[in-house]
Amino acid sequence: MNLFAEIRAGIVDALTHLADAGTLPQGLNTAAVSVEPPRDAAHGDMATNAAMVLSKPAGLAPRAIAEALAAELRKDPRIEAADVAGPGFLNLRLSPAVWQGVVKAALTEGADFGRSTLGQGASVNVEFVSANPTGPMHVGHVRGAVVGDALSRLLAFSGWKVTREYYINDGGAQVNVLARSAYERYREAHGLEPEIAEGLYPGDYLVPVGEALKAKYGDSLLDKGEQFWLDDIREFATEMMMTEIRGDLALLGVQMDVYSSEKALYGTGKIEAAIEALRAKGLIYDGMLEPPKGKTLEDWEPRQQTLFRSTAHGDDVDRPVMKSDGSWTYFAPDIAYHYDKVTRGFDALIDIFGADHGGYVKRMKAAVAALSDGKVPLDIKLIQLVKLYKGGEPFKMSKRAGTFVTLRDVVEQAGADVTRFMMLTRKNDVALDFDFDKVLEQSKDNPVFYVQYAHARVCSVLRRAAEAGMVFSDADLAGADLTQLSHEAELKLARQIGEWPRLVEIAAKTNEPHRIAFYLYELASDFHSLWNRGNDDQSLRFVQEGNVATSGAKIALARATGVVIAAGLGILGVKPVQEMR
RNA sequence: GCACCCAUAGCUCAGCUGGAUAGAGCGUUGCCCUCCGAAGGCAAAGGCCGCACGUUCGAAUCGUGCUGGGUGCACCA
Repeated sequence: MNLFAEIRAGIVDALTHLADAGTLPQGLNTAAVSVEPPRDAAHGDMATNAAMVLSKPAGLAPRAIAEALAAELRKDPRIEAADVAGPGFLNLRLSPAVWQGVVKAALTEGADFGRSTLGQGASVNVEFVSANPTGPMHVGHVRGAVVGDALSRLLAFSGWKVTREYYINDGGAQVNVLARSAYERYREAHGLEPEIAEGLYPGDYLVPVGEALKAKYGDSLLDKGEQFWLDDIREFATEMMMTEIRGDLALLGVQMDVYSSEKALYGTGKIEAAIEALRAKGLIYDGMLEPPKGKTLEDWEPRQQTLFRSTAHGDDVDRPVMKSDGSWTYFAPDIAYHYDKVTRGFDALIDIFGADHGGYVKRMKAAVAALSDGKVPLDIKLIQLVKLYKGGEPFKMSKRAGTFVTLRDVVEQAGADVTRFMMLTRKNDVALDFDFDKVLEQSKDNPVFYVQYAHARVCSVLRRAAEAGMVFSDADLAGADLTQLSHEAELKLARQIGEWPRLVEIAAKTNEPHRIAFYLYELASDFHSLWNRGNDDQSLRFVQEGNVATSGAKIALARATGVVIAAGLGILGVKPVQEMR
């Protein structure tokens, strides 16, 4: 249930009544009417702009509409007060019974509270991580993995049918480099000095690959030319790297539904088919590109290439799909891959890319727009860098030595839950600082701790009640006499709970899971605030010794908070804790 | 030179896809708590929302043009 949507429906009804009564003209378009929490809580619980947006089409002064609407709305038992303010705002104060109903709804719906049908069962494909299969995942991949996974959970919670997908870049030159690097480690496994030439991957994560190659091939590949082993070793090493990557993802709690291979597109005619599909639309031609201006290219020479007319769909220049030697550019299999996603019938596509792929967005969107005739929207989220710190100091890593901070390092030091939450405390297109010491700090300025602490306190309330001889199930609490929740501080928390379904919808509409993390911090803050007031005012404590009825109502509020925190953390992929340790 | 992203309190950042007097945490200042439901609490100060036009009843939010920072810019993936 989304309270805001329900009240909005009531307002639209009231407007219809006014039109029937002749106060308003018939057939007004109410699409622009919104119901939102006012910025200042003193104005009431909800505010609507109905009078202002309808003023012009109705040909009436906003305040006149607002007055009439207010009178109509006061007949609604849910609405305790309706006041016109400012240029024509209509401020609504809802009856406590409404907020008490929110608490009850949270308890009866449990983990499903806030679940919406926004997606209407449409299918969406979320492609994320897609790290090159040339080594273990490092910090740079963590944020994309977490955002992609949380977004997937958010959309699933909002009524979408979600497929999580990983695109394996196993078709390009970098996997040949991987093969050559692995070959040196294979020689090393035989006691030979590895020759890690410039441009090869120096990381010692390939040592086990060399060992495994020795176990499989013995010494049969030693002193053989590349043509004898390149394909086999590439296959073998890529497979091992993907196994490693899957393990890394599992550490973070990320589970993919589909792994798609770039290599598998070659030789199947899929790339050709995708390009032909574009050609049929007149979007493929042979031509030459202008050199980029303002950037001096020493070795620029005009080349005849096969180009995709991406400018027809909003790109700045047309893009090559084929090199001058007749082989495909990276873009070509990528087009084929997205074509594949479109033909698999997804209603929407989402790509999570690193920020360094910013220049790639327009051409990819152009390709999908062209291939789907504009029917399948593609949203691309660029994930900005994570800067590592330790105790306030930048955390250095040496690329030269081939040592870098891996995903495994991060998860082992900070834990998967903390890592996930922290990665969602910024919107995706802003850089994020991650301090290994700070994220483990137990204080208010650590949002993970603060939210978990609130959940633990809720659990503690239930434990204490049990010690006092009061054992409540969620059903008991939902059936409690919630009219006892009448104190302003309690209703404030209930209001925040009531915002949860709306917040979920906004986050899902904008594909922004970080909003969940911010909401949880606010909810935790309101809960802690109420808890603290119990220090001064005994009547605000959740457990009222010897008074089962009152305790039941107050504990219902606490438990409802816990339900929402657990649901929110669930979307972030974080496990709520029962107690702090 | 072009494209994309960012610019909000001293610092780190939210800000509901156009709403009212722009919020939070940290820091600062003052008060409270010192076997308590306090790994703290309450409150205050602190803002030309980078700049300038424009659209609108109404702009931090949308548009245009600037300024400053980041990223990417022909056969690299």
